[in-house]
Amino acid sequence: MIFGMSIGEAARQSGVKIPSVRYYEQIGLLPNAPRSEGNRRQYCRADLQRLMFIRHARELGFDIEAIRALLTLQDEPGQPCSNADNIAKVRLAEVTRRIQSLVALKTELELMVEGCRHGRVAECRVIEVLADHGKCVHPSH
Amino acid sequence: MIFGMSIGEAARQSGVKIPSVRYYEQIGLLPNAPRSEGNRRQYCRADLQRLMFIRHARELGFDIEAIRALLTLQDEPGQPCSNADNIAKVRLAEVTRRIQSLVALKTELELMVEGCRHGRVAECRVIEVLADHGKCVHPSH
DNA sequence: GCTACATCCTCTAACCACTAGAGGAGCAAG
DNA sequence: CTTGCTCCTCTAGTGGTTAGAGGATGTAGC
Repeated sequence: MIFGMSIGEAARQSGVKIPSVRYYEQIGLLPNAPRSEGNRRQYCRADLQRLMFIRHARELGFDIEAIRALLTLQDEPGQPCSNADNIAKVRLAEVTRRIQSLVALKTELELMVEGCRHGRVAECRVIEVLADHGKCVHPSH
Repeated sequence: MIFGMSIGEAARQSGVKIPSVRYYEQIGLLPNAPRSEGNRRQYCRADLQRLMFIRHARELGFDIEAIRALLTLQDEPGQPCSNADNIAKVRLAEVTRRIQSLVALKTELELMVEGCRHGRVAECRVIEVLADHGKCVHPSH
């Protein structure tokens, strides 16, 4: 029942690249994998779960330290989950802020591109706006 | 009329930090500044303009190579501006894609946070969703 | 058993755009 | 002359990988 997966297999199944798996081990996000006779890492299902957890959290933009905290919490299921909740809330706030700022940038970029008359650089709106922040619609950024 | 500004003054007026100004000089985005008797960099108004251009472009998320291209274009006002236009369009496409992906993440995070009943980690929705990608609304990410 | 070839190992360096810090020199006011 | 600010160069670190060198191991076919 307890069968060892190679790092390549674990990487394929989790969608995490091989060097990243080794990196996660190195920084202590994954336990040191037991080795085969020929010194190869061997992974079990629990490791795979952990890897998928990490991958998913990375996709959602959590940084390594946040993931470390979340994994520690996951290892202690009896604890109240307010910490996990807070980590997610902080991340949500970051994402919300980032979206707002990107939407503002998008507006500027659209105006630049639309304003460009495709003539010479001398009268190019793209260059002009970049050179003069005051020409932005919302110079607050 | 041609007066030398110190790097600190140029930094203040442009909003670029001092080490970044030196970094931009090092990588050739800024010309090597002439030095005072005491070996201090001296900046003129044109340098300040260039710094402000760079800062604004960085705020809009252009990477250094894109900015290098835009600055080269700015230095040749007679050229057609299709290159500048293209650089801005590429950036616009990136921003649009990034916003889409962040909005999807935001949805996931909101569902996580809303779904959390503030009990134990064992039944925490945040941890649960992270551990099982299939519980996402759009597991396509 | 031999030969390919894939997979794995460790270690080091690169990526981007800064940022921090050491250790020292210049400058301006009191 | 001292105090305190600004500036200089140089090196190293950040995050989260990614790339590559140089070698060991595993596996499939003959």
